[in-house]
Amino acid sequence: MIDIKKIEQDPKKVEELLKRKLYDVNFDEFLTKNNRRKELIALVESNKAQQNSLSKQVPVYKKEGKNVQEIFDKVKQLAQENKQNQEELEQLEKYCFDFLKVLPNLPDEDLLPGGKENNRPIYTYKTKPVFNFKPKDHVELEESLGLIDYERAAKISGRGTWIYKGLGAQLEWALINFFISEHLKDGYEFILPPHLLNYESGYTAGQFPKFENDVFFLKDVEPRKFLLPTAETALVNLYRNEILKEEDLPRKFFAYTPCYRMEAGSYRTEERGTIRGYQFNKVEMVCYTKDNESDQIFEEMVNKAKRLVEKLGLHFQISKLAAADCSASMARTYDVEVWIPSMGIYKECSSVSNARDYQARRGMMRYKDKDGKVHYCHTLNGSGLATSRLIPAILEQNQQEDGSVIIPEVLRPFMGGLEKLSPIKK
RNA sequence: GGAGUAAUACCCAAGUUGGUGAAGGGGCUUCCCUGCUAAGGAAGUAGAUCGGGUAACCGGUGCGAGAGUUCGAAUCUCUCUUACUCCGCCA
Repeated sequence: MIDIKKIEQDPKKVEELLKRKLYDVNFDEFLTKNNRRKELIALVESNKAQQNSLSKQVPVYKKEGKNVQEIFDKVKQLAQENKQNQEELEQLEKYCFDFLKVLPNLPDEDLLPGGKENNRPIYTYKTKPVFNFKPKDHVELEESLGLIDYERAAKISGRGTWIYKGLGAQLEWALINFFISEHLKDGYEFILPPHLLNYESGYTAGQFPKFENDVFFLKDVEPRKFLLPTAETALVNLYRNEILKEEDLPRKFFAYTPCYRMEAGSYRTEERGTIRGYQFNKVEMVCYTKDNESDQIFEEMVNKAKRLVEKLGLHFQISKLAAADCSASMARTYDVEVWIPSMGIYKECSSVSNARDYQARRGMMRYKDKDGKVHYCHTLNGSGLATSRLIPAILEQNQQEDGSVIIPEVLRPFMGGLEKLSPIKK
């Protein structure tokens, strides 16, 4: 939620910033209604104050033997007079709230405006691998090495899914365990959250109401529940409606969960294999910070994501996203993108974002400073990391002429010391 | 899934509608006494949110959430949520 005061103070500035996110909005009507809303609050409340003070006279009147009916009538009359204003106020509150809750977050001022085309790589690790043989693509390798079974996944579930099997499952699990051990070393707290969340959680994260169609809702369950599209949705709700102490911040968490996504209509032929699916595994970091230290934690999280991919020895880049490519809730986002040789592009395997106070306002996540003043927290999230694009990158970047694949050293302790994946006989 | 009980401030807890912004206790803070691995005494300790004001302050809401009855609700009614107990069912 954008701070309404920012809109009241400088609506043109907010309009301009949102335009950088390619979001067109004009606040004229909103501001008119918002002014009327405030006017009505004053009217309705002063009427209520009169009613209250009259009601307080009742026991006094009774004690003095005066006629109480007089007060009843007056209060009733005041209530009657208040009714119309109250109704108008309710409508305006709904209008203003509905208006505000769909607005995306303001982008940081240093971001380039516009979409993807204005993303800028700011860091590159290693160079594109060169093969002196004809390299296979990730789907071929997964099949020849016997790591993933797409056909049986289609049978038991449907398209857009896969089965990790044997060493494939071990490799997947090794990645997850490697990430977990690194986050533990950095002092992040491990969380295994429920995968089924309530509507408020989706609202606070900023996924709802706009992106209700992107997640799986449970049918016929009341109150509504959905499968989390990322562990961020769970973690960023941990402190919903709470007030933390200043000294408790920053709080740093990570969670492993599968991520469940509709990915409606997004199937393209180049996104084969595990590049995009209805369910993928991800370890996610989320931090809660004071409102003046989120930039510092953002750097920390980007570095953590960066270090993980570096330790895997993969060629990748980090991109600073343009305003409109950051997701709706976020003020800034850096993507860590790993090189997939067969696709000839870099694919996101981590996305680190600073939501500033946007989610904290939606979910009333606050902290009290030493003077007793209450502030909104800042929330940040970042993948650390998603596996479903790392395995293609590892397989393709590390493949050898004989069809085998070298396992990154950091994963070997989690795979019983295995150094290499070899083709299976058909 | 069924039945019952409950939900009050940092914690425990009183409170079936009239001066209750909510008794009491613990804890915490400050002070006093005691010359001591203790104990005693005094005072203070709702917060949050919204509107108005430069501000001290004023007003609305507020006792799990929402709606209702009433001049007035923590207190009555309804719906929901959560916790506990019992029963059933069961990977």
